[in-house]
Amino acid sequence: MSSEPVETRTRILDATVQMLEEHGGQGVRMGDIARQAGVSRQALYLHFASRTELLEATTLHVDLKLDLEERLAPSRAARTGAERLALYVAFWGQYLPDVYSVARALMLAQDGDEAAAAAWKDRMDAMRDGCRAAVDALQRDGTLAPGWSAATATDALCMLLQLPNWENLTITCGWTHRQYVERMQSMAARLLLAQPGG
Amino acid sequence: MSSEPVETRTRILDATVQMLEEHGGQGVRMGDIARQAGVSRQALYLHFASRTELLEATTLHVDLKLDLEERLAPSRAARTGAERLALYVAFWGQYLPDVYSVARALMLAQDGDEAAAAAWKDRMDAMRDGCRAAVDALQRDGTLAPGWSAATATDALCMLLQLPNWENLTITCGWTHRQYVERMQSMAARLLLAQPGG
DNA sequence: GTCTTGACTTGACACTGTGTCAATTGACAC
DNA sequence: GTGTCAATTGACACAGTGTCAAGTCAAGAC
Repeated sequence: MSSEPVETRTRILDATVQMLEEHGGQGVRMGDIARQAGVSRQALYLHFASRTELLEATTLHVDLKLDLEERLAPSRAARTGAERLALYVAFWGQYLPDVYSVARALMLAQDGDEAAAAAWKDRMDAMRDGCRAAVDALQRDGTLAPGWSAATATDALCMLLQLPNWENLTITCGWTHRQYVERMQSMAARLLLAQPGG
Repeated sequence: MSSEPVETRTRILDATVQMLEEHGGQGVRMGDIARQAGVSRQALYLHFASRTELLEATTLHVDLKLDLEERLAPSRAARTGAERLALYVAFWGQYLPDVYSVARALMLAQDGDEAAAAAWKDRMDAMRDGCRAAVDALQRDGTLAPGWSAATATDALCMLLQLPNWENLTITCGWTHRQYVERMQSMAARLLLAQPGG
C-alpha cells in the first residue's frame, strides 16, 4: 500500500520537475525525463499522450504540492482593497519562483502547439481572477485611482504580474525575489491606488 | 542597374517579412519562405547561414525601411524629462506593431538557440538605452519619483515596454494601439514622475 | 500449475524540419 | 571557348516526437 514502489506516473512527474529545474526548461527531451525516472521512453506515452500533456500534468502536480489554498488565504482575508492588492502581489511573488521552470516549459511549448497554448491560457485566466478580485476590492473601497475602469485596471495588474516580467526583473535585471515583491507592490500601489501613500 | 530583377537577397528578406506577417510567426518554415520568394530552399542558405541569421537580417531589413532616426527625433528633442518619457513611449507604441511579427519570430527562436538569444538581447539593450535616457532626463529635472534609483527606474520602464506586454494588452486584452500608447504613457508617468499630474 | 491481465520494455520505424553536399544549368564577361 | 558566379536539383544526415508490434515479468484467479 503505502510502501509499494512509488507509482510510475508520479515518478515521471517528479522526474519532469527535476529535469526542468536542473536544465532551465531548455531542451529537456522525453528521453531525458524517462531516464531520470528510471523508466523507458515509451512508458511516458503510456501515461501521457504527448509532451504537452505531460507538461500540463506536471504543472498541476506541482500546484498540488504547494497548497495554494493556504497560500492564498491571507490575500483573501484582507480587510481593505489596498491590503488585498499588496497581499496578492506577495502571494504571486512567492508562488512564481516555485513554479517557474515548469511554467516556462509549458509557455515555450506554445509555439505551434494548440493544446499547450490553451493550457497556458487557463493558468493565466486563474491569475487574472486574482487580479480582478483585488481590483474589485479597491473599487468597493473607492480607492481605485481615477482614470481606471475595473477592466483596464485588471488588464494592467495582470500584465504586470506576467511570468516574462518576473523573469526579466529577477533574472535579467538581477532583482532578488524580495526586491521583486516589494517593488512590484509599490508599483501596483502607485498605479492603481488613489492615494498610494495613504 | 536599377531595373535589374530585385536582388535575390532582398527578395528573400521581403518574403520572410510577408510570411511572418501573414502567419503570425507560427511555424514559418525555410521552405515556405523560399517558395514565397520564388527561389529554391537552398538559395536561402546561400545568403544566410541559418534560420536564425535570416530572422536577424530580417529585423535589420525592416528597421532600415522604418527610418528609426526620424521616428526617434521627437523624443530626443524633448525639453523636459516628462516630455521625453511620453514621447519615447509614443515612439515605441508606434514602432512595435511595425516590427511585431518579425520580432516575435526572433524571440521565439530563442529556445535552445544561443545566437537568437544574443540577437534578441541586442535589440532589447537598444530599447533599454532609450529608457535609460528618459530616466536620466527625469533625474536631471529632479522629477523622478522618490524611491527610484536611475537603475531600478530603467528596469521598471524597460519591463513595461517589453514585447510580450504589448502582445498581452493589445492582442489578449483588446486594447487598440492608441489605447496602448495613451495608457502606457499614463502608467509610466504615474510610476516614474514625482508629480504625475503636474 | 496454468492462464490471464496489466504494466512495462525493446527495438524498429514514420514524420517533420533544419542544415549539408555534390553535380548541374544558364548567363554573362573577356 | 573558358571561367565564373548564382542558382537549381535531388539526395542525405541528424534530432526529436510520436507510433507500433512483439516480448517480458509478476500478481492474481481458478
